[in-house]
Amino acid sequence: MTPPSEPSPLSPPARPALRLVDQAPSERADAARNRARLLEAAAELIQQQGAEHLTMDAVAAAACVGKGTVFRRFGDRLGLLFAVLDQTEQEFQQAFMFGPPPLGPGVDPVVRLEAFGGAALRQLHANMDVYLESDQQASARYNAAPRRVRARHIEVLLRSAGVQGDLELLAGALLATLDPAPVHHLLTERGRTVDELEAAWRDLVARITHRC
Amino acid sequence: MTPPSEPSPLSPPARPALRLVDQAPSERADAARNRARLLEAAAELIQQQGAEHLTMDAVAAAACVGKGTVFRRFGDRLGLLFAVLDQTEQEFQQAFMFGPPPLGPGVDPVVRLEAFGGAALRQLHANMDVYLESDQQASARYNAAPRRVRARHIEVLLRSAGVQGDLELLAGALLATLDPAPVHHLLTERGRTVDELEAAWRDLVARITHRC
DNA sequence: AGGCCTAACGGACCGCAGTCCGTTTGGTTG
DNA sequence: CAACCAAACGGACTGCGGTCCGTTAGGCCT
Repeated sequence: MTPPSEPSPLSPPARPALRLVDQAPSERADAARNRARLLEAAAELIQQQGAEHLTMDAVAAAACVGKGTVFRRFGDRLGLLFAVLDQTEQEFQQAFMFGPPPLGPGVDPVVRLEAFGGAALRQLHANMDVYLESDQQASARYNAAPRRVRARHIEVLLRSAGVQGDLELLAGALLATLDPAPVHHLLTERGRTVDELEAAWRDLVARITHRC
Repeated sequence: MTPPSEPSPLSPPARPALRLVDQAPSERADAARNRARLLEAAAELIQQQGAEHLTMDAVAAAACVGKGTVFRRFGDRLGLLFAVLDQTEQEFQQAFMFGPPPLGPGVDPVVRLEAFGGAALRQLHANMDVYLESDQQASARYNAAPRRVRARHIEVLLRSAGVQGDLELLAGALLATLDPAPVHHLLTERGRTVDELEAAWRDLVARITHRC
């Protein structure tokens, strides 16, 4: 189980990510101290041994805190990794929402979109091991035979439709749309229907294949 | 660890997925029998209790086989789930490669692309729990605050660029392109560079935002 | 049929994520 | 300052994924 619904003991500042007005239910002093200790210990251990070798016991020990406390604070391993990433992420959010152009407001949105992708890619590249660790089984998924077959199929169709460009990457973008995770999310938590998704797929195909 | 490189004891028929000419290294009789038993047991258990409650011990016990054998055959839990999915997947592959239109050859590739997405979505919908189980942490990823912020940002930019359509889904398609898993895969296993990915991002942005 | 060699087997074992519950303590109230 | 209580703590405990290595038995060769 990952964090419970919402009235959980988690998250007050556990996943701040945009808490401008802090109407905080306030955190007890020892709790706050331990959160800081744990985040510091986790960051330290990640830098030393890589995110993939981070264990909850090790973080607890390094922070001189009981294991239960780690789980109380962050819910699970994923929550801890997210919390570690959160700091960087917040700076990025500031930059693209309120910072200077081309990332921030003040120029053509298409320019900002382009800049956004570049910045996100570079940030990802710099912390890849932590991001990957919070997105496990990735390589298995991407090397799975069925996925390769589908990707190749789409690529071939794009080519024979006369589409120009980096077809492998375009095929990847289309295929990502059909992944279990996003589809399930949209169906169950965003109230979408399969028909809507199919319509969106056709729209995306049209945009990518239409010669302008 | 998931399955080793290639000359592993896995995969001969473990992930057949398109082994037309079976130059099989051939599998010993007991091995083949156990594979069949295990797949049957796994399917049975999944149907009874859902894929999320499937444990390797339970599969081993139900198949009257040692636990080590399960891991020898399928590498890890993910491998077992893939193997269970493989059967359905193969039928789908046959359909879109060699079957009748609109999925199979014989019509305009754009039509086939459209049909492909629809079919994939429906297949996914039917076996969602197994697919999700082989793609864990999905919901955590999709509910994470940073992702929501990015998605919303992109959506807003698309809107102010005057793009028409289902902006939430278009934003999702763009965002999927920046996920850790595919980016890492492309950088490390497909020999792409960050610059290439950035160029591809710009191309995709252009296709999606250009009014035709 | 007998013997050999290697692939396959099986289950004890290990490490880690996550839970449970008895104990401690910050903070608040009278 | 004392008493009280909810929040926080901590570490023993559980369950499961994955490994290891001594044992078993297919299949081939003579």
